[in-house]
Amino acid sequence: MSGDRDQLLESCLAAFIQAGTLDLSLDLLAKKVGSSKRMLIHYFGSRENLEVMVMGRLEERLRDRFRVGSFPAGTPLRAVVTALWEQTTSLESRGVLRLIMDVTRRGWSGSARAKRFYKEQQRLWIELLKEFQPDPAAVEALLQLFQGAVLAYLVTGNREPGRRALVGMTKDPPVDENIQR
Amino acid sequence: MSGDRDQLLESCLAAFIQAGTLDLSLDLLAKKVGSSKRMLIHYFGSRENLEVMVMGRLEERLRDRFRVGSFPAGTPLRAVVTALWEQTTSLESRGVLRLIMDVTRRGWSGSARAKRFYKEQQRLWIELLKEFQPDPAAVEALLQLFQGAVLAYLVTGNREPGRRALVGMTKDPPVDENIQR
DNA sequence: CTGTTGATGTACCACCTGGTACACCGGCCA
DNA sequence: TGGCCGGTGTACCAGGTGGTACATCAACAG
Repeated sequence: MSGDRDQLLESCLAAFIQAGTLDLSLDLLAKKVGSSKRMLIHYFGSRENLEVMVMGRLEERLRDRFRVGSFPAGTPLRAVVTALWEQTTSLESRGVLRLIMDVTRRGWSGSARAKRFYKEQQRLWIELLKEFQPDPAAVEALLQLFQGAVLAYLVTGNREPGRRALVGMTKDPPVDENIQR
Repeated sequence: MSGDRDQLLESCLAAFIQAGTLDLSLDLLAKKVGSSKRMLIHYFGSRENLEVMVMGRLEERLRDRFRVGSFPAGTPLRAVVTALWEQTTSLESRGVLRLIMDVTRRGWSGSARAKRFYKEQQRLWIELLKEFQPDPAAVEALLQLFQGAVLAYLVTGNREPGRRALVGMTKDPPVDENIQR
């Protein structure tokens, strides 16, 4: 039955999130989820496959969390962005954030799967932000700033510089204050 | 004699740069630099110490490369930033860039040494940029954008989005009357 | 009842990791 | 000459890695 496997997958994702990285040995992972390396291999075939499935599950979860419609239409861009910032840098999100950055690193280290993950995240955010900022170039820039801010936050633990920069960038709608959707 | 050690350290740094990460086993590293694990331990005492020394050496090298005075006073901010971007994302710099990001990751994974490295890099860039952008908040934001752009560039290999965003952020000098800080 | 099937534990494997023990060798000093 | 001393190779170690072989056990089908 695949229910067992599904539940196990969920536990694994939770363990990876808690660890903030995919670099967790099967033995350790098994201990964390109350199973055994034997069973992990049994259900997922190989470590690589397990990683792929975990990434997929994480992708789903993020897709649910950041789907278009999370914010009411007409919300000012600044409010959307600061809300996203608060949520992203909340203490409970630190694990997911680190895990995502870990996958991102695998992306620039060559993993095709990880690259796809990254691109999908980008797409998701663009999809979300373009509802509140019609200028694609501005969205693109905002996204990069957000990523840089996350990076700085992760290392320093300080949310303020990121917030300041994001607020600064969304201060005035660059051309007109009329937001239509 | 410490000359041997110094030369070996240089070779190690080169190997780490080529690998784009510090996660290189002593055996592999030894092969790359034409030595042996035995000798690496002999000269550096332990792997950890070797890593620390490599980080130090990398820090020195970056300090030389990005010291204040790299650009003539009065250069427009946009020119400075785009020049830095071209240089940073050039193909030859990819290894260093990845290595730096690897160290950064160690920073957010808890390594105190790596955190210091990150902060020193920040300081360096602030020192450099504040000559061309007197507003500290703007420098802070610019730096975060730069980091995010680097991240996106590393994963996608595309330099253009980063360049566009950086140019956009340095478009009109904020001395204009319509932007108040 | 018997046979098959899937879940599970234990023991094991080869390989890689940082690091060490020890022997050897060449050059330098007395 | 002799002896010491730093550089070096080889073999080795314990611990960890992903993964497998095999046996066991329960449930379910015939």
